[in-house]
Amino acid sequence: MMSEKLGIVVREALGALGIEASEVVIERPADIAHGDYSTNAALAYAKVAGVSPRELAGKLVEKILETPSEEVKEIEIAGPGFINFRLTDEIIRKENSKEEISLKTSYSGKNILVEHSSPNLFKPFHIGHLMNNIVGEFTARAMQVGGAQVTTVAFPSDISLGIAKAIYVLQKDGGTSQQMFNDTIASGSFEDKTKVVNYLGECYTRGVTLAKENPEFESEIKEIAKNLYNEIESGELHNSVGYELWRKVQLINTEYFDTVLESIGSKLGKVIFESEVAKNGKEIVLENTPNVFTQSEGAYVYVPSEERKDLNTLVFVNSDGHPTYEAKDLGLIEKKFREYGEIDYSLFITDNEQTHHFKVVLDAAGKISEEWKSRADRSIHIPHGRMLFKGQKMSSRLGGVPLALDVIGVVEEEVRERAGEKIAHLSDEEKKKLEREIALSALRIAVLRSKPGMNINFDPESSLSFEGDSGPYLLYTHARCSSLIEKGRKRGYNAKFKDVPVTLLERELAHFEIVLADAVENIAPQKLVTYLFEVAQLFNSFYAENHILGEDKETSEHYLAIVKRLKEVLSQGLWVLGISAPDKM
RNA sequence: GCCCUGGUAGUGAAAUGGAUAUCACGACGGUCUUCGAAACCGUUAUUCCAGGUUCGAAUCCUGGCCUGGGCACCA
Repeated sequence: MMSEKLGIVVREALGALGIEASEVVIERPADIAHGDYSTNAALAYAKVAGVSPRELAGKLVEKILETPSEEVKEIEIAGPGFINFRLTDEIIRKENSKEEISLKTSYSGKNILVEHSSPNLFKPFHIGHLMNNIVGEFTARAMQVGGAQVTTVAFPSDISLGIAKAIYVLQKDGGTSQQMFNDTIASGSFEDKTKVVNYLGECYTRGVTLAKENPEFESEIKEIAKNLYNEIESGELHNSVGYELWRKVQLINTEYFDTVLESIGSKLGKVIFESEVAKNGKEIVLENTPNVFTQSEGAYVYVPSEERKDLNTLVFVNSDGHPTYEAKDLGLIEKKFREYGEIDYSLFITDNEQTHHFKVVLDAAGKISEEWKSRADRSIHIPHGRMLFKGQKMSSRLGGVPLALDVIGVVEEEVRERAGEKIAHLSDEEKKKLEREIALSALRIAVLRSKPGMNINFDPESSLSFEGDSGPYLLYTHARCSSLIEKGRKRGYNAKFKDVPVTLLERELAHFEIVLADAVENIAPQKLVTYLFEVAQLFNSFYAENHILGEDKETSEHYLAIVKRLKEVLSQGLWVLGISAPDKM
């Protein structure tokens, strides 16, 4: 990559002046008008050199110019002592003619596990899951374009005291639920499954309330939990009513979950159920007591060291002898590194309220052994924030915890209102597909334009998500490009860069790879999103002022080459963000 | 109380310690007989407070104030 070459050039120039530079920063200038790349080396090393930054910059430029370069057209000293490089037009055009992107990142050639979108088998897919999926899908795709071998994993919650409470309610409801489940399994329709899962969510809430208000049910609920753990862990099925219900729920919800994911343009490779790692997690804890874990009040806990003020004691195995979430996560780590080959990194995306939990779990894991220390070091938690709603329509339509598909539905309604006659000619099926794509682009961009981990405010009514910095804006620009290329083709124009001075837009477009690499390396979707807005805006201004398809074939073909490049940058960039870009909208 | 986040125009956000702190929404005023007006052009207003480190601070350090989250048998 160009930035690396320049880095070497600058370091050598510093060396020639007797300055040993460990690291030289080559960056994109804040303003592209300053040049294609710049370095602050003169500012950074002025003190060592004992001269003013501008003076050092002058000397550096002199040194650099001693070796002629085919790639650099101009070198300028600017501001307090920045050195700006402007590349030759040929290099820019060459960069913009690239068909394939190949990024060099620290993930290249690595084997990476990305866990995200994990459902709870007794809860419908809600807004938190959607948020998780948006960040998770980006992370997985980023690793993939970054050159990694990626395996995506879901880790559904299917066993816990909370679930035992829900099963308790299911049992109380008796025959109706049994009948409902059987009918659903027989029919296989998504509508039926959705009904069941919504009902399960209700049972979960009811169970939690019931247990809270009626402590006398506690022993019965604990009995269910105990049986479930026993039956699932031992593999010896006693065919209790609870287990039978549980099996059916697992079947129905797993299929429901796959369909929901597919409908939001996502997919997961593997599934590891919580129940699969419970037993193992517990054993790990017991085997490492008392060297890592300690017994306290009938439970097995981890007490972090005094220096770690940010951590505190958590229960890993409770006094009933059941592994908590903490122990199950140990089991999960073990399973991931044992069964998924040579894992270089294991990334997992969750709500940011779990940040503390994972810190403690990883700290504990690191204490078990050398091998575990290495596993903990390669396990990286990526937290995401919450999605908050502002508009009235949202709050009235979506009470309590909003379901993902309901949220998308509300956004689709807004899309329909805005699209109006533009999509009237499409078939109902095409309309539905397009509305979904546009709605998802709005949601995904609304989330990914901010740093992961931040809460985001989403307001489909105030047009915040449809105009300006929005998903539909990028889709619109992409569709505009597609339309131009198609029209150009009909006229017999071929996209081809001509030997004319390159514009700022072309210079920006040439930076796609370096921006993408940066966004991938740092798992920073907002950097990519910001860049896509920049190039789209530059193009839309250009479009308003220039006629792309004019009488002059040479000019039109050159403009079309720019359009083609922009279309590729947009569609590739959007893909990484989990968004598909239609040719028409 | 302790710990972890975050505090940037009226609103939502961006900015490896760097150049005049970007972008959008909103508001106001313009642009469709011409390639897609979900677009474009113009006007508008800001780094929580007090110190410190640095050639240079929204960014790092210290102390306040405020938001959100977490703090042993839930996940």
